[in-house]
Amino acid sequence: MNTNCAVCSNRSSCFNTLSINELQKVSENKNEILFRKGETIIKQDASAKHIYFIKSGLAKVHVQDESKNLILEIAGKSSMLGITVLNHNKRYNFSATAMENVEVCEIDIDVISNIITNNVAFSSTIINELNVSIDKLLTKVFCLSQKNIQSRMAELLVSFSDQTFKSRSFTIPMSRTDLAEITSMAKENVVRILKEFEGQGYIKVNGKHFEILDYDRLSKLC
Amino acid sequence: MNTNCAVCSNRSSCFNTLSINELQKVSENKNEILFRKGETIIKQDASAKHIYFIKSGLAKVHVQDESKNLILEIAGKSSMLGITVLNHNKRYNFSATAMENVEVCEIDIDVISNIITNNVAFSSTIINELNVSIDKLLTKVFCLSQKNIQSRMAELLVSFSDQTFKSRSFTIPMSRTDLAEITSMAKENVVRILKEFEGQGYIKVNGKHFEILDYDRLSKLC
DNA sequence: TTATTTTTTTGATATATATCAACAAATTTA
DNA sequence: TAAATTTGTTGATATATATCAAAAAAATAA
Repeated sequence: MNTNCAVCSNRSSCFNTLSINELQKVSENKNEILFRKGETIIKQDASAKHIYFIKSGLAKVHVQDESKNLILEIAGKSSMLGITVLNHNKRYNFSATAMENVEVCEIDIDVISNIITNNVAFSSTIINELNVSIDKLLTKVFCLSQKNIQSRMAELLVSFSDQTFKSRSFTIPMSRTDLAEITSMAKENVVRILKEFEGQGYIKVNGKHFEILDYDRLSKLC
Repeated sequence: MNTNCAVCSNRSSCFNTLSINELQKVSENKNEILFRKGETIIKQDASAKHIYFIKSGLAKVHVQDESKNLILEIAGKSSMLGITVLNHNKRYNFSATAMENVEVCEIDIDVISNIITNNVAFSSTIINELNVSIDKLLTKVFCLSQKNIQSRMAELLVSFSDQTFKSRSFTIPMSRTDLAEITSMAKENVVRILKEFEGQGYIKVNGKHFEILDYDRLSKLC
């Protein structure tokens, strides 16, 4: 069950920069785990001991306080979770929860930190990954603070189509409340806006199954 | 006017990890520039040729589109601007504008990239810096999307007191519109909330001069 | 299967926040 | 200095969005 990283076809491209010895070290310090729907992969404020690599399934990445919850991202295959705490935080500054069955590789954070301090090509790819995250966060913070709820919902549907599901037709493993927590709106408004978009002929909705009918006009709303 | 980085007492702690040769290389590929109030230091979407290190003065870091502007951060002494595009973007994904006279070191991005691919201790400090930025962005995105305008304004005043000015009493080099663009609210509401806080005895405001009178109760609003 | 719980949907209403308009104050320009 | 422009302030109003409540539908448990 515990594939050697050296021969793993699923691994992150980051790992292409590792030596045989380093891959061996990672292999020896990783676990493959199946998280079931609803299970917590990473808990905000818990001490950061691992980074996680998603092999299959979708997980929500979210930040919480006592009463509020904001979903930052739906992470899928090939996502690395936890690198944003490297060299900085001792605790995770976000949570990750499985939205369906999710297979992950759990890797010791010390092993990764150690490779970073020795392998300059690897740390360079980590810098790249972090900057991709920052880029997404910049888009997110601008979108959430400056755009109206229609525009935010349109943007979400387009990103589902382009990135998450890579298809104009998809089934989401999440509730209306989840959609509300991604777009930072009331769940009742999720229902109303989806209905509005359906009325305009932009999309077709059937429970959790979505179809993008007019991608261009939907994009224009963003 | 062009101090050698090897002997510069202002330099970022990141540069402590550089060799004599690397410091020499940086020195040869940097400019010291004085930006005057209102001048653009970094323009969003412009091709990324430099990173900037602030030696003195305050600059706003902001993201824009045709009609909206969101200020992410007030960057001061010792801030590095532009490292979030390393290894990833060819263009800046934010703007930076001087709010008062700002002295900066402008360093060739290629020189920095080159050091990153050779000096593992330096890239480790960059990873740390990036993760500090991500941490701030996570706080920002949660605050802007989940908290009301009173809470956002309280948080801003506390951060001015704790981080930006490191004093309970400070004079801000920015307009009410700037405050509105940091907290993502209408400028009229900035005026109203400041007045409300003054009425509650939390702060004292005189034009651009602020005094925090009841830090604890102000903090509780956040 | 029926019963129970959870999620989704709808309409009515409340509320937070933005916008508008007009004026005052401060700053800049002539 | 006065004139012009920008910035700050206030109150009235509009609007976007959230909340509440109740019913319908779907999922889960008995």
